[in-house]
Amino acid sequence: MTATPLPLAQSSQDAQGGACCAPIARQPLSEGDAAELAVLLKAAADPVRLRLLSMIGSHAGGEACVCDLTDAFDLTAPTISHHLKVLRTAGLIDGERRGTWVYYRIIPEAVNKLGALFTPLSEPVSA
Amino acid sequence: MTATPLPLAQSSQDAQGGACCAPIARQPLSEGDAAELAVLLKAAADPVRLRLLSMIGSHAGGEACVCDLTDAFDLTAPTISHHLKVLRTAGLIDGERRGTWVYYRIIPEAVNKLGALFTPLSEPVSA
DNA sequence: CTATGATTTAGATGAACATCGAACCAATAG
DNA sequence: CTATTGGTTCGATGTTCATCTAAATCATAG
Repeated sequence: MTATPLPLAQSSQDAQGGACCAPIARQPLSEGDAAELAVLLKAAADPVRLRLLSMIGSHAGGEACVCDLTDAFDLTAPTISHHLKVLRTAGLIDGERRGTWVYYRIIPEAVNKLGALFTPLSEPVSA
Repeated sequence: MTATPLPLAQSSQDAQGGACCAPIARQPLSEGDAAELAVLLKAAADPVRLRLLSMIGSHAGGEACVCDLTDAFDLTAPTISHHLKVLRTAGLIDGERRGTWVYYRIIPEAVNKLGALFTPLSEPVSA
């Protein structure tokens, strides 16, 4: 970050819950949007976190207890907890303690942002 | 990589050009699929590379010359070249030299894999 | 041959990251 | 209150990464 003094860089038609930006092949991403999306992607770009994400998202009721997640990996509990925190900090999941256990669920809006980003244009700009 | 000797881990219904896996909330990702997708995501999870990707994909004709890309960043040529190589190695873009200049274009199949991964289920599993 | 566009290599540096063990907090069960 | 079990936080460690400078390489055009 060399303190680039760009004046505009409006964050597309973001409404804090919708798709942040146009599909990647529609128009160049602004510097700000790219930074914002990179945070989301960096959180998802790990094999363990990807599996955690899909285990949580595909679990019955849309949520999963940490106790269900830990056993599927050859990692210590602190490491799993760390990965969950990365996902939570990025805004991809949300956690809630209910009694003894902590349950996590996916935040669909965040996943939608990524889905919309990589959605190909239906019309391939001729050729 | 501690040489995990997993025996099965079949790569879903991948056909080397289609969507690798089911959406993230449909079923748990296999260890192999997660690793494969993490490579793709890690390549995309950088502000500079995201912008490169969208600049290439949204450029007229579906391809962009490196000379068009370099000026948009405050980075040296080797650094841009490095980022392009990361994207190319991951299979997200493909480059071709025509005369003096090198042109890059997006590989749609790779982008589609990510799009399909983050596509939400149409039916939100009740609630 | 020379100049331009682009990639590569090598080395260096500072930041970010994945992982672990140990300590710590929260809630339930005796 | 005192275990015990479930999770998180806290350092520490070794690795990966982005970026630069500098130089070398390669391809093409003139």
